[in-house]
Amino acid sequence: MNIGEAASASGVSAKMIRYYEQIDLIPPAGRTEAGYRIYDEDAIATLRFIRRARDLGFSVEEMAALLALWRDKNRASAEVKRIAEDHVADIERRIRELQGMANTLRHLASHCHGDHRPDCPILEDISEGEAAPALQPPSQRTGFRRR
Amino acid sequence: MNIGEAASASGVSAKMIRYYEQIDLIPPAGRTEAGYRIYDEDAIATLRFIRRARDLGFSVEEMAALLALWRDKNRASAEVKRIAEDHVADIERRIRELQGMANTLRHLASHCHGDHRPDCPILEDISEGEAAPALQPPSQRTGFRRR
DNA sequence: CTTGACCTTCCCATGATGGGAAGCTCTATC
DNA sequence: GATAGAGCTTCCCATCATGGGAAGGTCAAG
Repeated sequence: MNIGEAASASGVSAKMIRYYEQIDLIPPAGRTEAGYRIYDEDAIATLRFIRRARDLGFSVEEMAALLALWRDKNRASAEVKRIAEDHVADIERRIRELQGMANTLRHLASHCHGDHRPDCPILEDISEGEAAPALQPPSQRTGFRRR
Repeated sequence: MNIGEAASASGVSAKMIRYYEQIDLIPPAGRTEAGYRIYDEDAIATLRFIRRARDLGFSVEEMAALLALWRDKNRASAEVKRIAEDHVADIERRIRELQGMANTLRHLASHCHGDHRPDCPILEDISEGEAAPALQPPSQRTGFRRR
């Protein structure tokens, strides 16, 4: 199996397979005489494991730890569980952050009439910040242009 | 006000102030004869607006749009509301993604006894993926090393 | 033998942020 | 006035995971 077949069999792009090899997440693939990478079933299984872990939001570093544990038949399941639970806690923290933002924005948007009139509580609030007094927008132009 | 004072007055780091200037999110600051950037109250107000928007998770591109609307006294509030609501929808989508991950991982972890024994449903599931048959971990070593 | 699909390496870009070096400037103290 | 140290300038590099693309070699089908 060459890298393209390995990519479609595993769901990991060829680009990423080379990258994972480069950062030593996976061992260097064997090569044909012409220099093409070749992959066997073991390698595909590893790539599928990586893809699934990535879909669950694990970082490359966490995937490295999980891979090492996966290969270690004598691992203690406690360590795997700890990694998973740490990751869950991390995800939950990010969810709370996002929920805070969404709640604030929903609240602001609900007070914005959303028509052609110019007054808008959303901008007024953003210019105020958490506790600072209201600020007037500067007269300056920002000069922002898309590049 | 020089850049350090502007940074502490606005909560945006000096590094980021220079960056925002470089990408044309804010106009080039005035300079002293020696080349130091100088900021007036209008500029500080803009930086505070940016910091608040950033805290609400707006991207630089969205901040550019909000800034333009903030400065435009004749803006229609509908446009601001649309940007805010799009952003809320985006945040909600990310929350759902994270919740899916967290649910899967919590489910897996709850079935892992988490002791010194090696069998672990978490790794078994990750190696299976969504619908593929269970895979055996490869005998290969991955060669992963921290760098 | 040609064509087109695929492979290789190498470089660059993303978004938002920080680190740090080399060199200039300002301010307070001696 | 000299000197020290804090603060400013620009420039380059790194992050994390991913993709784009160029230049050039290889393989398989016709």
